[in-house]
Amino acid sequence: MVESVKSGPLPRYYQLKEIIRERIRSGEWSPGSLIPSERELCERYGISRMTARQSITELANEGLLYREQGKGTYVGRPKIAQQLLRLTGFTEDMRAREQRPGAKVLTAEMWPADEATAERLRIKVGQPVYRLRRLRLADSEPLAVETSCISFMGCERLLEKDLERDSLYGLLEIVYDMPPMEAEQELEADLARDEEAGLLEVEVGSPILRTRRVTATRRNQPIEYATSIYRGDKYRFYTRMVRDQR
Amino acid sequence: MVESVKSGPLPRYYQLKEIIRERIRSGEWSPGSLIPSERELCERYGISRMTARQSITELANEGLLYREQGKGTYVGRPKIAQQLLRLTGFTEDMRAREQRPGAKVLTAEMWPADEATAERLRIKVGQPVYRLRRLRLADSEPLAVETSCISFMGCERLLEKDLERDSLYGLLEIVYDMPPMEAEQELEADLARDEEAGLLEVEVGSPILRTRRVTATRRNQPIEYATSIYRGDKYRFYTRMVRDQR
DNA sequence: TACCGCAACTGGTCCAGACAACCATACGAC
DNA sequence: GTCGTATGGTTGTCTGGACCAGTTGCGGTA
Repeated sequence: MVESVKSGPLPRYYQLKEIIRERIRSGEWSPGSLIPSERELCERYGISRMTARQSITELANEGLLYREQGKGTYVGRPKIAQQLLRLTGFTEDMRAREQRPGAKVLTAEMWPADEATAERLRIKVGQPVYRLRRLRLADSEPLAVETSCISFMGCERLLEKDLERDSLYGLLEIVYDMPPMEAEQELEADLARDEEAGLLEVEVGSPILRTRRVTATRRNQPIEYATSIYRGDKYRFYTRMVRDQR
Repeated sequence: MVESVKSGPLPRYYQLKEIIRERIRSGEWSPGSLIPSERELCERYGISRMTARQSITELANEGLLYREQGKGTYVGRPKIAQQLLRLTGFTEDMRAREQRPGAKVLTAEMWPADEATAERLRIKVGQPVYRLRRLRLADSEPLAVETSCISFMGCERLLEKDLERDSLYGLLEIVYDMPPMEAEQELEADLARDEEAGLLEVEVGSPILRTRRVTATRRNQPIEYATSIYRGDKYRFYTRMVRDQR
């Protein structure tokens, strides 16, 4: 059985990406092994070399493949960060870690933006934003406290939603067609204060990871400013860094 | 004055990248503004559209530009993470933060790899690696304790180097031609223990950020496994995440 | 045997052009 | 005035070549 790459709603380079991904997932092409050369791939799937190169380039940027000039293209060794580096909300993050996500809504309201929030969302101080504060659970245990401020035309409709059951990022993407596309995040180590310690069920003074995140949708429009704290003993953050090319 | 793009040792797409970078750095093209269309750029610099597209695509991946189909390509808003996300050693990291880096060597020795180190560097347990433990300073104040284990053919020559003055990553790149190309890192919040607290000049039980990093050079060959602790009150980690395309 | 150079591969760069998808605007019909 | 449509701009996808640069193995030569 040979998959083939056809013209249609999905671009050819994307179809080839999926085929390569599947070969790797299935183990047919194992980590460290050489994949077919670019010229071989174009011939096999009836596409031009530039198109095949686009597929390989994007997968290499994701860390799934790496190239060596003069030798060939290899399957990368699996990275812990690979599944955890993508921009996701808490729900997807927990699933990638093979834990069961949960949420308890602490507050959900329209709330006048303070200075820090207004600056990051590029709105005026005092403009109402949808503010959601949730205790986040992993396998039914408290893991984090997450405070999201959302600002877009009609965001007050979020008040009607059940955010204990639904994923905020899922709603944004599917219901409101404002998919989170990019985020900038900062992390620092801190100690749990009184109220935070109570919610996370740890002692006051326990280590916590504090994060601040600005999330943008298409057109580089910021829609969310989220601050979270994570239990230091139960959460690790993974990342991958690359050197500038050339 | 018009820069021009010529054939030569540097590829044309790279020359155009640098020209665009310079336009942005100088403020000639300001954040949020539209840059010339792809067709205009190829004509102006005498290159083909595919080549111009490669320049723009790479700059967009770095977050410096963003595209909107049907409208054009825009200059991205400056991101804190932009300068801090690249794979760098402590020295470069501090310079990007506009702080003066410093180092005090605690130990520098050949050391038999323990299990965790051997697995990450893909060598045998007990194989000697160059192990460097340094107190890292920012503006002459203690900021971090960094322990690097380096493994490559001839790494024992590092014993002769002065690692209080020189940057480890600088040496690896320039002297040994093994530039760090990619790293995978994990971060967690913890509390300073006895010895650590003393070195960092903080109280026992103060918050610290603990990191573990595996650094690879070309050919995806791991060369460094580094564990560090940073003072929680003086160090923030910045990162940027993007949604999968399509 | 030891070395060198060539040939046959690999990925890296580049071209000129084509059509599709999408977006803004202007213009006409209703 | 409002709604569709035409139009000319943008980026997105794709072709089928071309040559360059790095790697490897093979065969011939010293």
